[in-house]
Amino acid sequence: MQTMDALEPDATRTLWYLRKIPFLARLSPDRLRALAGRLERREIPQRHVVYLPGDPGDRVFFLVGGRVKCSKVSRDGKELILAYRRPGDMFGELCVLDGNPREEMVEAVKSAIVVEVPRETFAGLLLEDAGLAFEFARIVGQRRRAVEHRIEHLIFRDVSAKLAALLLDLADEFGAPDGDGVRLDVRITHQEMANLVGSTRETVSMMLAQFRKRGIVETDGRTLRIRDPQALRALS
Amino acid sequence: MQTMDALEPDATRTLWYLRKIPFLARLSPDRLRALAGRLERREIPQRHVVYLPGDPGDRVFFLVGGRVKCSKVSRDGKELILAYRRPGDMFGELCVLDGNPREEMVEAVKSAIVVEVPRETFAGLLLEDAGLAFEFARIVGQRRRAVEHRIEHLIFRDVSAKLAALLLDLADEFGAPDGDGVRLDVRITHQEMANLVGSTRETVSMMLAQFRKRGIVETDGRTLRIRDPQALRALS
DNA sequence: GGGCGTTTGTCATCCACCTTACAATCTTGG
DNA sequence: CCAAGATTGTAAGGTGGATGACAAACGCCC
Repeated sequence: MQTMDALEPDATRTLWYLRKIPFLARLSPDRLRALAGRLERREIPQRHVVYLPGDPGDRVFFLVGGRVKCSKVSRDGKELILAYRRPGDMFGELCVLDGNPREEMVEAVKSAIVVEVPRETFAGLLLEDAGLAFEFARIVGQRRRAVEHRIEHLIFRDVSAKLAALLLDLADEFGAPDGDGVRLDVRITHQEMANLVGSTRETVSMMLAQFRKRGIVETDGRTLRIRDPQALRALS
Repeated sequence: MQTMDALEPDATRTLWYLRKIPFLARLSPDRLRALAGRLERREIPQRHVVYLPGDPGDRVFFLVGGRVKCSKVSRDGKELILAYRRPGDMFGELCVLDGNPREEMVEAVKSAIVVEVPRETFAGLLLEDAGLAFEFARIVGQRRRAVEHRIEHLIFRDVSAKLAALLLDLADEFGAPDGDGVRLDVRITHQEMANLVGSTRETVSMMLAQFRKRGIVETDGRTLRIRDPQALRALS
C-alpha cells in the first residue's frame, strides 16, 4: 500500500504537525499520512504577508506555529483586524466553498509555520466524511457568530466601551496576576488596538490615558496592568 | 414502508413547500416525504417576531413564503439589520452547531410561512449526507462572507457612501426601468434604511434630500427613482 | 553607544453625524 | 371618511472622535 511507504523526512515532519490540528483529529492515521505526503509546508517570517485581497483562493491553511492576523484593509490604508489565528487553527478556509479570490489580508504577527492544503483536496476530504464536513461547518459557523458579535460592538458602542472590552479580552487570554491587578503579557501597540476596535491610534492613546488617570489601568514602561477590571466591565 | 403511507393533508402541503427549498433538493423524495410528516409549519403575521435574542436555539427555519429580517438590537433599542431572508432561504441555522440561544432577532417583514426543523433532526440529516453537510457549510460560509463584507462597509465608509451602496443594492433587487431611471419597487422607510447602514432616520432623510437636490434620485410620493446610478456608484 | 525608526503622549482643530425638536404629510384602521 | 399613528422634511446645536502636528521616549541595529 502506498500509504505504508516510508515518508520523506520532510513529510514526516508535516505529519507530525498535522497530528496537532484538532480539526484533522478525526481522520484515520492512514489518511492523515497519505495527506501529509502531498502537502506543502512553509514558513512565513514575522510581518510578512501570507495573502492579500485578490490573491487566488486555491488552498486552505493550517497554522502550526506562530500567529497570524486576518484583516480587512480599506482603500486609504486603514485596517480592521477580523481575527487572530493561533497554532492548530485553520484559515483561508472559505475558499473551499467556491474558490473565489481572497477578500482579506493575512499577515504573520509572529513568524509562522503553515501547512497548505489545495482547495480540491480539502473539498474531497469533506465530501468523503460527513462528520468532517459537519465539523467544518461548525468552525465556519462559530466564526460567523464571532463576526456578527463583533459588528454589533463596532457600531453600537463608543470607543471607550470597545477599548474596555478589548482590554478584558486581552486579560482573558494573556493576563497574569500581578500585585492586586492583572498584567497583560502581550506586546500590543496602540495602533494595533485601534485596528481592533475600529478607531485611531491617537484616540486609543487618549482613552488609555483617561483609564490611567482614573486608576483603572497602570503602565510601567512597556507593560499594561489592569487595576480595576470591574470598572472596565462596567464600561464595556 | 412507512414512507409510502398517505400523508396528512397538512403534511402534504408541507412537503409541497419543502420541494421548493433549494437546499433540500438533494434529499431523495422518500426522505423528504418522511421529513415532511414530522415537521411543524407556522404562519407569522407581518411585524410579528419569530424569535428574540435569548430564545432557545432548538430548531432551524425554512422560509417558504413572505419575508423576514434578521437583526441585532442594542440595549437602547437601536437596530442593525443583518440580512433579509426570502422564500427558499433557511434561517436560524447556526443553532445546529451547538444549540446555543439565539443572538439575533428575526421578524416578519411580510407575513411569512415557515417550516420548522428540530435541531437534532437537522443535524441528523447533515451527518448522514456529506454532500448536504458541505452545502450547509457553503451557505453558512457565504453568509459569513456577507457579514465580513458588511463590517468593512460599516466602519470604513461614511453614511452617504453606505446609503448610495444601499440604493444600488435595492435597485439591483427591486429596480424596474422607469423613464430614463430606475424605479425602486419596494416599500422601505427611512428608518429601515438607517437600520441597514447603521445610521439614524434623520440623517438618512437629509442625505436623500441631498441626493435629490443633486438630481441623483427623485421621489414622487412614496416611490423612489434613481436618475443617476453612475453618481451613486461613484459615491459608494 | 550613537543614531534612526517606531511607539507614545498630548493638543488644538474640525467635521460628520447624532440629538432634539417640530411641523407637515401620508397611511391605515375603525 | 376621520382620527390616530406612522413617516417624512428640515434645522439648530452639541459632540465624539478623526485629523494633523509635534515632541518625547523607547527599542534596535550597526
